[in-house]
Amino acid sequence: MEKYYNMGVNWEHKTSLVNELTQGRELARQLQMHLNVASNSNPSTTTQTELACELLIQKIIASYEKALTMLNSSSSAPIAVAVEQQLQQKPTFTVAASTGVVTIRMADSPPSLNGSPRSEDSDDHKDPSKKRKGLARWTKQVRVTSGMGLEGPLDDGFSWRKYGQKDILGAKHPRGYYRCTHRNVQGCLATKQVQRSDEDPMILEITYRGRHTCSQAAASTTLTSPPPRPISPLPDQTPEPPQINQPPQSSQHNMLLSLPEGLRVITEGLDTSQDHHRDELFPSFNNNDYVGNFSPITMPTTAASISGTNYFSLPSQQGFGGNQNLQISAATESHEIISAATSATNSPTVGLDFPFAQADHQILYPNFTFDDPEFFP
DNA sequence: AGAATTTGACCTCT
DNA sequence: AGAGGTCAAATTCT
Repeated sequence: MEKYYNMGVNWEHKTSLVNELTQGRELARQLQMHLNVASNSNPSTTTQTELACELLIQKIIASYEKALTMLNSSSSAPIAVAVEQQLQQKPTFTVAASTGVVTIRMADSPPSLNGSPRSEDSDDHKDPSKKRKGLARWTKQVRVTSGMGLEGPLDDGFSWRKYGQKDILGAKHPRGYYRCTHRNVQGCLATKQVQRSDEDPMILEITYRGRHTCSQAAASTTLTSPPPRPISPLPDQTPEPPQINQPPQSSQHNMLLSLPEGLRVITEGLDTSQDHHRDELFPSFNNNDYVGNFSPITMPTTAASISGTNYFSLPSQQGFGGNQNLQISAATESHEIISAATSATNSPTVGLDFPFAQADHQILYPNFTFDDPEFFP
């Protein structure tokens, strides 16, 4: 039994704590869903109060998550491990931003829970660098609208260096591989892949892996982390130039703030039923004017369990160049990724590495935690 | 000159 | 053997 004591905490006691926290979290999620539903029905009329409520809920959930994470991390007890698995499954998010609309799809790839074998594993395996095991991965699809005046490379607030490009089987466009510029100096293992969609050349699929551990990340986190910016004017050949180094503070900060106006994140399909943290992952910010267009999100197969929808919108400034209204919807299924990552199961728990989180975590979800220092300090 | 990108080779996994 | 991912020399850019 002693083995089950952790840091002086009794294993059973811990189990109770975990259960309580989990319950509290779920209740908060339910509340959030209700709120979302309401907002959903009237997106355009989202009030400040609703926003405030949303924010508070996000914080509450984040607190639960943090507490659970702390418990789990500090324990070696079996139960803690189980919970941890749930909580820490690495999620994969797919965000599709399109011309004004950003659709985010989230997927999870938890190795442990479902047994979703290896889609994700495969990634890890492929990664000879081997250190990437466990690295969170999320993908977003960004569609660039011709109208968007974004000229410039996509800037997500971090400095990326391209280290490779590959033609992918079945894909019309090559995939670009980028790693954090500070990798050598600071050992930051964050990487991302950018690939233009076959179906719609205007859509860029960006997959992030790992969190930034570099100073830039720290700065961004502290200040506000920059959300990956989905916009790229670019053409087909090179997926996209994600780089841009900027002083974390200024530009990154702005970026955050500069999320497209009317940025709205709709989470759907993210199951809440159990441990899914999707909610947490997708902060919802709402600001007024967004247009209320939400794109109906298709429910993915996996999303069967999905029940809620969340909206987030960030206040935006104009940093985006435009008038874009980005809508972000998160659904549990992203096929590509999901299939790969989450295919199996049921409980996609989201870990929390979510690009957006970076941007707002500070504002919206202060306590997202998990493994991403970058996003969740 | 130094940094970033390009691109073919190499590695790992299926 | 093929595919995806990374390495690293060569090349280009700033």
